[in-house]
Amino acid sequence: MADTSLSPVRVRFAPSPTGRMHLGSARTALYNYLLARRTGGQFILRIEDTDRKRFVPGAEEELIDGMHWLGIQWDEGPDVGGPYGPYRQSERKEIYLEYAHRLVEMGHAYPCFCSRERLNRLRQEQQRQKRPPRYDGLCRRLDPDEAARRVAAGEPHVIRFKTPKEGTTTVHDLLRGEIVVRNETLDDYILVKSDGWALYHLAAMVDDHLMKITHVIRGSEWLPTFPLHALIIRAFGWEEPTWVHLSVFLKPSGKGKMSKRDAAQAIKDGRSIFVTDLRDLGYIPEGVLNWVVLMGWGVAEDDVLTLDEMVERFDVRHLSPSPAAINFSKLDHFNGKHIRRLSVDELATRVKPFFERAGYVVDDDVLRKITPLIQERIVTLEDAVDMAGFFFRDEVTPSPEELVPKGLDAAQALDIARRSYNVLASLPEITAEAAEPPMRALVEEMGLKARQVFGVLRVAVTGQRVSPPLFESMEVVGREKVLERVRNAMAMLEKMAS
RNA sequence: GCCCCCAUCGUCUAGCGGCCCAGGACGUGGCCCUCUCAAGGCCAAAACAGGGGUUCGAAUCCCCUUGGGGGCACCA
Repeated sequence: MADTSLSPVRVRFAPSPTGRMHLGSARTALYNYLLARRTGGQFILRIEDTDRKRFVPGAEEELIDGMHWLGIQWDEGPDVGGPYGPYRQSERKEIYLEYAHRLVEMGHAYPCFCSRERLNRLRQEQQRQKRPPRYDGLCRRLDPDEAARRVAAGEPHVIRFKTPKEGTTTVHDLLRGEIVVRNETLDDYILVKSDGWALYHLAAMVDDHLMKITHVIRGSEWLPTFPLHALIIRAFGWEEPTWVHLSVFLKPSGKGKMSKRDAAQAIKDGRSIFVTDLRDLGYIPEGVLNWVVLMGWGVAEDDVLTLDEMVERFDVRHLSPSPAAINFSKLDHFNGKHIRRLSVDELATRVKPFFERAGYVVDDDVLRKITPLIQERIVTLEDAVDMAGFFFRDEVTPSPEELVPKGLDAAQALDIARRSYNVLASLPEITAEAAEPPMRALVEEMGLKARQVFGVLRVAVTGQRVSPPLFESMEVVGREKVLERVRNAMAMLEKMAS
């Protein structure tokens, strides 16, 4: 196969604003974006909102927020415009109608006057007989002139595609090769509803043609109607785009695709499949992108990638057609990797809102100092709050039990605290460099383990058993507060020891 | 029920007829480093669903079985 990957493509991401933006959408958008960038083509955002009944307020905003946050930029779209607009299907109703009529004139479509009641009855009967539910073609057999008269008279109707009844239709998917279906298995799908709005099957094909889309990368839920789409395009005599049908995401267990309930369960577990949730949870776009891009695309080695590196290495032909189970622990891994790749300043500015959201007043100077301390020990930005929130508190409240290291008693802990206090108080300034050597000497002198002595201090100064490195932490906290906190700990230990 | 798609370690995947008694990553276990927690380094266990073909040779091509997934709306 010739390497067509470098000729510029025009691709689109065409979500319908009917719900929240989830991983599947993010990945579809990303793959489209990568192909566009890879080939120097254009990436178009098109909103498919022809079904006003399913309109969800705020869905489009969330989608755009999510895309912006991920850093997936589009060249043409409802907000930025472009030469092939409008990019919102609700603004293109007349266009679809015109093309639908053209299909009717060409004999590839016909008006259907059947009521929903009749259709429901038909379907029920077919299901009862365990036959595939399909339109029986009653109106297809109508005389075209009579049908036109009834339409002109204002009789309610839909427009159906006149699917060939014999032979087969062969379509080609880049990842799956040829797909051949018998035409008898296809239905006379509705193209335009009785309210005059086009359905996806017509609207998307018309838009893709008008917007000069060369490659359609979409979810595999479109596979069953893929032949229909090709038939529609062929009926118009248009050139078909290259089709790429992606796999679906399965729930973490690998058993079945993500359902609403699974999505809710993930949120309970502190995870989510929704991109704005991931953002609020403290995941960073680099991590999410890296995670998502690898679910359905394999890189042999060096799989920690930036968006630019993805563009460099992306090849549509190597996408995987098989379903992929969502694996959240891998998200943690990539997020941590990318957090560690951030510059200290960058990480500081990203982590700041999380401290503020937790109610802390953030001193930028302190923030700048603690960032390198937490960088390699947080998986999400939110983790920083638990790990380093104490830096922004005036007081720290260790639990008495935690003040006593395993294997020692309160009296011994008190002894450690007192002697540590003397060492630290003797220093004019508590820096990591100045404090560590004498403290190590104390450990030696007392014949204890470093972990025991430092453990008491850690809990006293940070209020936590787990913290950033002790001496660096004390340096940031500052001499006065360190001494004060050790004194407090001593008081607590005195009570316990007596 | 009918139609369509998919099938390599638990998971995501590399592999596109010989380089593979199958490579990487996550996770898991062990070791090292170590003031906690991490990070990092090293090591280990772990897969070609089954059966037929084609071929000198198959994880790679074909068929069947099994398993999984998707779809069957005046939703997208």
